Amino acid sequence: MPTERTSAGDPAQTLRLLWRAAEDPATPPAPRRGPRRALSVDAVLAAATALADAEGLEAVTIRRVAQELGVVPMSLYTYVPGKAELLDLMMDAAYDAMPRPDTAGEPWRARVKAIAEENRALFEVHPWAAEVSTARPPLGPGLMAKYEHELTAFEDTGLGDVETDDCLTHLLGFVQGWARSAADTRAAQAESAMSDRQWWQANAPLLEKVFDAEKYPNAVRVGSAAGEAHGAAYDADHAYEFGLERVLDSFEALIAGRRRTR
Amino acid sequence: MPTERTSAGDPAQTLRLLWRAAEDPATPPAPRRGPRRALSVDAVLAAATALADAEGLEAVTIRRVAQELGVVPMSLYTYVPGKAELLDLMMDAAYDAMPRPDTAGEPWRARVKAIAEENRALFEVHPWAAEVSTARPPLGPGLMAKYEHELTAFEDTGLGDVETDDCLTHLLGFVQGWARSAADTRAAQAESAMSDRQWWQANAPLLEKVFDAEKYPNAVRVGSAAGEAHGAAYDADHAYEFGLERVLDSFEALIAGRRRTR
DNA sequence: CTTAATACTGTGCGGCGTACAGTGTACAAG
DNA sequence: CTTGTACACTGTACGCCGCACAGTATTAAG
Repeated sequence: MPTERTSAGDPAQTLRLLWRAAEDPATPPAPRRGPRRALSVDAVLAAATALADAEGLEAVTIRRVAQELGVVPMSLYTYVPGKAELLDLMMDAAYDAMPRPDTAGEPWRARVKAIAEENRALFEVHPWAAEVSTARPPLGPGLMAKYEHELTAFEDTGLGDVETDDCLTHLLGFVQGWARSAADTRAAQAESAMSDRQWWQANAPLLEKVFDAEKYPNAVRVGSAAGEAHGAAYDADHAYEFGLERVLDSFEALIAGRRRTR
Repeated sequence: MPTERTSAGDPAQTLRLLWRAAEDPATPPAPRRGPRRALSVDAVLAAATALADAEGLEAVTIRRVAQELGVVPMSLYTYVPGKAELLDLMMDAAYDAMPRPDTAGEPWRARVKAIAEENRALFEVHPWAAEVSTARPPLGPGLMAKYEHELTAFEDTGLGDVETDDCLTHLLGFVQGWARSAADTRAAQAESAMSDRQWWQANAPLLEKVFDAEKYPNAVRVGSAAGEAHGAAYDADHAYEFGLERVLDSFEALIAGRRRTR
């Protein structure tokens, strides 16, 4: 599995699990034979998420989650069909838990910016979520509530439904891409036990021989200027702020264009 | 290894390998004792890249590359210190092989758009490259040539060095993020043997119960509008064109602002 | 009490990167 | 021409992974 991906499991089972809390209360669960269940889907989900938060997504193995729950690995398969479905549950639960402050009345730019901030916060609380591809999203209550909420930020912009979806996709793509870069930078630092600054300094002697200012004049000039400006080759906070302003500016141009031709 | 990452190996060894072709010709390689080398770094690199192109990055294992070369796995370690260093070589070689057409004389927007297209082409030739995090880039001749080339697209925009680097980072982040989404969508289709359209249709009966237009009015309306417009929930080509125009528009606004305050 | 459904457990498969300890080869020194 | 040594190359082994499968224990239904 090169990249973790949602909706990689059996769709029917996944949907049943995702919407398990919304089951018809008129049909109480039939009494089951066999031993009492020692755990629950939510317990497995909580343990897996806690593990991912603390040690990253690669620590979330069936064996390890079972260990956290004091249970033998294969037991988990009575709660969850497999690892793919567990990941869907984790993502949808994370979406569901996101705060959705009401920004009605504020101008669209502030509302859209708030959406970006909420997603940034998601990736700060659950850094592992940034690594998960949601090309096919987990179609659970969390995603639906999130999508519904985020769309309202584009109300009264004059954009059509399709353009609104395009803009939201673009915005969320930016935030997730940024979160991945930021997480990768942190991970590289942790693994090499070297900060970005230290790493560049450690490599400096070797690089000097190779970063020929005659051969690469722009690269050497711009690279060192950027490095000095941020104190590192890549400053995540700066990249976020710069990128978000660019995204918002581009929406502004789009909205202005639509209003003009309306 | 959750995400593949460049520059995860020993920096000194990595740099020596990356710049191996640029070694001082005044010091010819000392004659070596022992058996003649059956392969070469470039042969290993070529085999690994061919494998990644054909079967994806997760097919690139030491065992498998060795098998392709008709050699036992451990032999590769005499050419390359480990898998991390091999990945750096692959990325830098891919950068090095990118065409760098001269767009001097064209307006900046066309030049910057060409940079995006070149990177899109990179990810089409080597889809695996999109999965690789370059938070710490492979500091080889390929990256240097690419960076130098890409910076020239921003000449005469009036942007400062730091802003130019910010813009380039933002642009490349967009293209790579898009390439990942596109690749993930393709991978999901291949793995489930279901197109996006088929997948949504297969899930439709279950989704109808759950996509409550009263509870999620905007989501249901916008989601179905977007789905109908593109014939799928996610249309990669459309997302690329829409996103690229947004990125270029935002650069236009930034450049106009800088010119005004200059 | 018997039957059957369910929960849980133990073992095993084929894969991964690579540490480590060999073995065989070819050049340099004597 | 012999010997020492640097080097290329090989085989084995370790601890991980998801999970298929077969078996056992527990409970409720008939």
